[in-house]
Amino acid sequence: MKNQELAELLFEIGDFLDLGEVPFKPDAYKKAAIAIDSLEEDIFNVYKKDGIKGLEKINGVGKSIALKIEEFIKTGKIKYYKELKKESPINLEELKMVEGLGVRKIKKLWQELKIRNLKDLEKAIEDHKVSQLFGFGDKTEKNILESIKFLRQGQGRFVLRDILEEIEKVEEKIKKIKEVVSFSIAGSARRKKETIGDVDFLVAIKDVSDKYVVEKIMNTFAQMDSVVKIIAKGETKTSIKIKNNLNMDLRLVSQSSFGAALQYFTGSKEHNIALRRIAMKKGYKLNEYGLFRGEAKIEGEYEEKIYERLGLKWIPPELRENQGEIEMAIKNELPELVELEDIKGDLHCHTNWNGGKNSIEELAKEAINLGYSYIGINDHTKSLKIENGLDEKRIKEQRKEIDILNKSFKDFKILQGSEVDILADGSLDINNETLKTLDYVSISVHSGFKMNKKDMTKRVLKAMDNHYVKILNHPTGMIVNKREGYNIDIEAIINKALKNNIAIEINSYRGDLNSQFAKLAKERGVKLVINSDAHDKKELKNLEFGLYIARRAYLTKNDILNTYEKI
DNA sequence: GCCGTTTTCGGCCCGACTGTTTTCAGTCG
Repeated sequence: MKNQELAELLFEIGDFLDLGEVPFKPDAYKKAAIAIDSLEEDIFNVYKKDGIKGLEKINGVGKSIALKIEEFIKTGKIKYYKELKKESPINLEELKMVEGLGVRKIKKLWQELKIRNLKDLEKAIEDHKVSQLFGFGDKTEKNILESIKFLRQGQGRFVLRDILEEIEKVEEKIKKIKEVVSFSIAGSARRKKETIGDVDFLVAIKDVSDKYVVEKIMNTFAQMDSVVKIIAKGETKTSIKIKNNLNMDLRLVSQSSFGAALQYFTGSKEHNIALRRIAMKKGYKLNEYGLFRGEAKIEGEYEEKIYERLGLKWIPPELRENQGEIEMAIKNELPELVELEDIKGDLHCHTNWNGGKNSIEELAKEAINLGYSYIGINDHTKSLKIENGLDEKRIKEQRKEIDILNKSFKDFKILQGSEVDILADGSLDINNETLKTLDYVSISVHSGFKMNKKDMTKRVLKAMDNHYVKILNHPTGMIVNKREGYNIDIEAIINKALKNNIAIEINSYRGDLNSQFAKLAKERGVKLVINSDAHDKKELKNLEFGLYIARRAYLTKNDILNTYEKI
């Protein structure tokens, strides 16, 4: 699937057009790029099925862009992009990563100093040439240098799980201030995106004209122990950078605007633009302070009421990406998303029989604490030597231990599963005779990641044809923010899962399947299962991060295998 | 360049903060 590559190309065309200061055209390209990036179907397929006409059906794609997409499909390139790049041979992507640099400043740097990339920029700053440009100054130069330093460290986005603790610390500190009336996380963290660039907090007080209270809150935020840099500090917004290079923003509003601000700062940007268009059509104006008709504020304190007033059902933050959720909300067709309370058990956790930390009993007790009805022990099999995977004999021994333990529980059951290794030729490393004795069989790829797409797909499809298999674990091999997946035809896998009645895992630790593919799986009628992949009983609660992926994929209780009381 | 329950032409989201310059452009979300 080349959708992402194409989207990046179109987006960059938009950026280059920004340099030319042509109005609106850049946005058109960027809008089309975003639409293609979020497309579930392979763009090649769209074209194969319906040609140019099919392409033009994509939101934001008209005749001109459709032709460029056709060119990309046929030749892998877009000439127009090359021409633009030739005109200004700048590494825009790299330079735009620098905080404080937008296309205008980049253009100036190119025209005046022939700066094309980070390296050129660093050199120019060393020679103090940048601060002498009109519109630049000492501070800009210093900020750019700091940002480059940060970029060199290779940090960028964060996984919610890794920053939750820091988020909670802020929450605790701010909520303690007695004048704070409302507090919420906003931005991509509220939307529970797979990765998060920075964290937004929204705080409401009774009256923002109370300078003393404003100052107190902003100071509390900016003076936390973890802060390494104050990026901006004003009366409505303070931005900080904390220890691990994570940026955090705090926005302060009056309680009467809290709902409007929450809506606004939760985003996504695309969702908000679409919402504001609806407001405009209805004769309103929507901003972070409220919904207005003329000068009169109609709504502001409650987010739900703003949606309501615009003729929409309230939309869960996870869905706010302008990918159909608004239309669904208008028609009152939003799905009832799966909730954490719906989860009845975890079908992927590891014990000290292999690489896990805890005994079967310890895990079971923790699962009971979490309110589960069952837990599936899903230890590795013998091929995974590094994890001390189980062979047929040890699987049999483990069965005995589980049977004994099960006698001691009422209304709770330990299931014996197994994370059976898919070998390079697509066979499983445990014989059928043993697989038959398990409560369920799940399968995974743990080796040969470099295999080409055709072979990898064939390998997994073959494994899925073993009729004892009930679950396919982490189907793409990716680990969010860490590792790209192996090459595999995920559509073929989903189709096979449907045919053979196999559930596909959303692995909470890895973020695999991602929400885009999980949505596709649901649409095809495949069941999903949300698992923690815990190697420690403390990690069982990480299942919540998989749940967010499921919610972002529009999944309901019925789409998820482990919401059932019994499986 | 795209789009259309008032449009096939004339629109295209909006406000805060910084750094620079002396009234505002650029960046960011």
